[in-house]
Order: sequence, then C-alpha cells, then structure tokens
Amino acid sequence: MSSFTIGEIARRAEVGIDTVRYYERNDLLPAPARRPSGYRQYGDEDVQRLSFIRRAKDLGFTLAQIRELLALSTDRERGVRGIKKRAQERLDDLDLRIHEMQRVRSGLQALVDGCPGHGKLLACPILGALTRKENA
Amino acid sequence: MSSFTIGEIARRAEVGIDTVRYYERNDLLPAPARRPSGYRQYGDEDVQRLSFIRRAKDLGFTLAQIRELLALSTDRERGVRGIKKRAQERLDDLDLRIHEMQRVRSGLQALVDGCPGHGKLLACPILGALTRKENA
DNA sequence: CTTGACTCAGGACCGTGGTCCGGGGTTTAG
DNA sequence: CTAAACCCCGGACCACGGTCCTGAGTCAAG
Repeated sequence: MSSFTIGEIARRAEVGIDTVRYYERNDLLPAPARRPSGYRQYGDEDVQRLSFIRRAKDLGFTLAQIRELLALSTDRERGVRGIKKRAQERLDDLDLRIHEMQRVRSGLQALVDGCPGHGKLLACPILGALTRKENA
Repeated sequence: MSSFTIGEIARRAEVGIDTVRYYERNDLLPAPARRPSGYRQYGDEDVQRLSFIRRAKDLGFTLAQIRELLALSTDRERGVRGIKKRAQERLDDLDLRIHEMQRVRSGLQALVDGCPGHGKLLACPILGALTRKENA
C-alpha cells in the first residue's frame, strides 16, 4: 500500500506543492490523513484525482466545473436522483464546445490548405467559422 | 456604410463597454477612428472581430491565443511566408484538445448511458478511478 | 548528531481578464 | 433648451488560480 508525501504526489501529478494545498483548501482534494508530525499522507487515489484535475484544467475546465465532475462520481454512492440530468448537461456543454472547436479547426485547416479568399478579415475562414453563427 | 459607437458594438458582440476598451488597450482590437469629440467609431469589421474574440474566449482560448489566431488571419493579407507552419502548430494543438475533450465526453457518455435514472451508475472510465475516495 | 531536504501554516503577492467609479464632456429626443 | 443617455479617461477594485515567503518543525542519510 503506497503512501506519498505532498511533494511526491505533486511530482507525480506534475503540479506544484502549493497547488496541492490550494486544491485542498478549495475542496478539490479531500483533507488527507496526517502523520503525527502533521505531514500529509496521500495514496494512489489522490494521485489519480489530482492528475484528473490537472488534465481537466488543461482542457479549459474551471475548478468549479471540475468540482462538479468530481461530484458526479461521488454522488452515485449516495443516490442516483438528478445525477443523470446533471451529467447530461455537462455532456451537452461538452458537445457544444467540441463542435465549436471543430469549426475553428476547419477554418484553420482551410487557412493551412491555402485559403481561397483573398479579401479582408471578413473573408478569413477562421473568423468565418466563428462570426457567422448559422449554428446547428 | 455602417458606423457604430462603442456601446453599439458592445451590444452587438455581447460584451461590456469596458471590455471593448480593455481589448483595445491590450491589442486585440485596433484603435478605432475617433469623432472630433473623441468618441470611438467602429465599423462592421470591428463587430466581426469582437464577436470572434468573444466566442473564442468562450471556447477556452486565452486572449494571448486569440491574439495569435487573429495575427494568423491578418498576416495572410500581408504575405504568407512561414505562416503555414505556425497555423499547422495551432491546428495540431487544437486537434489535441478536441481529442482530449472527446475522451472526457465519452467517459461522461458512459456515465449517462449507464444510468437509467433509477438503477445504479456504471463506473465511468475517467471518474471510475476516483470514486472510491471518501470511504477511507 | 548534524546536515540538508522536506513539510507545516498563514499571509502576501502575482498575472489574467475584466468591472466599476467618478468627474467630466457629448448627443439626441422632446 | 434641457434632460436622459451616452461617451471620455484614469484608476481602483475584483475573482480566479495559483505562487512565493517566512519562520519553525520533521525526516533520512551519513
């Protein structure tokens, strides 16, 4: 059974030590067990949770959203009502973002492939992908 | 030919007036023409550009990244050397983000699909590792 | 036992991206 | 002409997400 100090999980999840404490203060990580000395003791699951937070953060989720995602996973232990709805909302949100990203992507792709237009900004495919909201 | 005040483009792009000035200060919007009174005068292109910024921001791009995207689109008008490489880098970056998003998405989808609204939730590939947490 | 790396708590500080305020001038509808 | 609504600028202030600093305690190796 593995046990890590704060420095060790920080290294494993590739975040700063202060960040770990910050996440604890802000309820993204549970308060860990302590040694008699007061040193925090973490386990593998903490490393995974922390890694998850880091990755989600890199994807552009706010800490509040990440808290929500994490809550979805723990709520199921306490009951199921309403969870599906919240998960579905997150999913729809994600779909929207992915879709929008793909539009930007295709604009960029057009640019790379040699943009057909040669006018002003208005003709730019990237701008086109976002300014005209002839969306779904 | 249309001309707008700062309040008008702000409304059209759905941002605050202060935000417009903030973007100008931070080189996301060009300094516009002024009336004799000092009032800023904007055109359609400014509205498009501002809308682009707002939407890109909503997608999780930082202002620095948006500046880069905008630079790509205007560089194109001035000549195309070396731009393709930079655009391709952005594109690869975007692809990475989209794929990661899709991974998160499918994890959530599994969670939603596994939950009929009354039964038990299946373990989500992403969240699964984190769920058994508060039991300790 | 000493040394150096590590940890503690608390608070100050920072960059990003705005948002608000106040005292002033401008525009426009009535 | 006047009042409402708008705009100007500079600067203060804000939330978020950390990051750094200080002084003191702890741990592991030699």
